[in-house]
Amino acid sequence: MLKIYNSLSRKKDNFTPIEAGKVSMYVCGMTVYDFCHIGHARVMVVFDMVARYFRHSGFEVTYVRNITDIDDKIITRARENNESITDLTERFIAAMNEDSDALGVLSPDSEPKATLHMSQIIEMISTLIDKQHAYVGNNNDVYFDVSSYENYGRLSGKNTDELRAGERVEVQLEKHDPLDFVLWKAAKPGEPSWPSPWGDGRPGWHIECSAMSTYCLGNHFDIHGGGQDLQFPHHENEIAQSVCSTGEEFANIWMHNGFVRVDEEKMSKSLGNFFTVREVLQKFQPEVIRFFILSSHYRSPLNYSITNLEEAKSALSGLYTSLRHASSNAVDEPLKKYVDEFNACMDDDFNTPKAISLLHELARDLNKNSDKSSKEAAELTVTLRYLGTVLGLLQDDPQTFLQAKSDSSTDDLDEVAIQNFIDERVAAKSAKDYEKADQIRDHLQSLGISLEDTPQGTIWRRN
RNA sequence: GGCUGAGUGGCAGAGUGGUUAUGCAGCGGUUUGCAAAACCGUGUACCUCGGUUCAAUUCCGGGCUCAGCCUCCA
Repeated sequence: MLKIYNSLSRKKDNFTPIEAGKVSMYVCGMTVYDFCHIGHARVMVVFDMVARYFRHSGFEVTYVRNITDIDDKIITRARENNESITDLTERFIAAMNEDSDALGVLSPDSEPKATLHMSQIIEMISTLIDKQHAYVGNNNDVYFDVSSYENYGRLSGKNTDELRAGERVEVQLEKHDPLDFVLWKAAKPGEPSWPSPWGDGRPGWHIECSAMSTYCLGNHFDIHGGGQDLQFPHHENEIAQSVCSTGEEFANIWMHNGFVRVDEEKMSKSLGNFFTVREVLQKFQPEVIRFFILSSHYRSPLNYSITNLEEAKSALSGLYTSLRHASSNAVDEPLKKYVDEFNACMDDDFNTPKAISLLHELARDLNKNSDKSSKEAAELTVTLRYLGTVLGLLQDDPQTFLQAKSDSSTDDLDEVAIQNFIDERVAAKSAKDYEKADQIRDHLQSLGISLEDTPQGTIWRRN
């Protein structure tokens, strides 16, 4: 039985889908005004893993991850860059897709953009006004009336009195209550706008997600996810908007992934301590980043550092090393024993670190098989690869992975050049000229290329 | 100040009321022309103080420290 930690209940809940055999999941995606950083990568990879595991478990999954393509930051950035909003957002959507492809993140089933759902957004706001959960301010902004929803604060564990007491945002006179939040912003000169019953304007951020999730998945769906920082106010506001407009329940389970940290501090744009995905890809293979992300639990903080990525690289290389020689011929099914154990790990709130430890055990069992052509070796290989697939790992050819160049590679040799050195060394070895053979090996080693003499011949890898 | 969550061996990171996590690094061995890779062996780890218990790192309470949210943020 799959258990998922539900931010709403603050405990691991048994997962019972609304419709048997199906899962509907909405995740708050990116606001596209800059390159994705490792924190964004974590959201993409974590929920990709969740979707993959659901599919592996036999569910029919509908995974929606939205794109916020209209927002204050986008407007500001476009103005700074002196480019159109569409040019800016298109550029960063393309960049985001490159990053997510590199990280082995499968495309969600749907990636709605806010600007293409204005009619749903306006309709939802109208409903909220009709039901007296929202009001139009003197400035023609539309606000949600927080006092009209009694469960406000349930998700974030806050109560409205405390929120008012701790109010740190400057009070806007148009609001009835400082906690009220904007649903529709009246257009300011030079800003993009859409027509609405309250005049030209654009939607607030929170309503976009309510409208798009409802449009894509219906009023009531299984899982809503996103980064921990969205729990309040974004997700709290989404619940208020959706429940008040539809009169139905919203998401059953709320999943929040932990932050990526740098030096014990949250990685964020505002702190300026972020590393973009493409920046890190200069130095590490994409799968190393994915492995790094999955090697800690999705709710734990994840400390970004070169040392930790290097460790992830070593660990992942170990798994690939075990896959090098064994064949997978004549075996179709992964070994049930390992699959069951793997499922038990993942059923416990997606415990990927524990699942990965099982992968290491499989690799060790595989390495113990001296006969690489044995049926057992083939079974273990198939199982390791299969379980890797569920996590989006170990899909590369082992030699390709182990020989890949990276920023830290110091050689500029191609495969032919390396093979020539190896041939030369093999010849020296057969002539028992070990001094020369060692010289060649040391030379390659100094360039970051390691040789291994195996029964199948000499093979190489980049460190 | 309010509300969350966390403190595990050199590092990373799971987990558990009494028994080996796992990985990286280290050390010893097997193997190898020598290496590498691999395998085997190797660590008196659970912030602190009380409490519950036959037994607590694990449960409860206090304290200390750290992080996050309360403002845009994945």
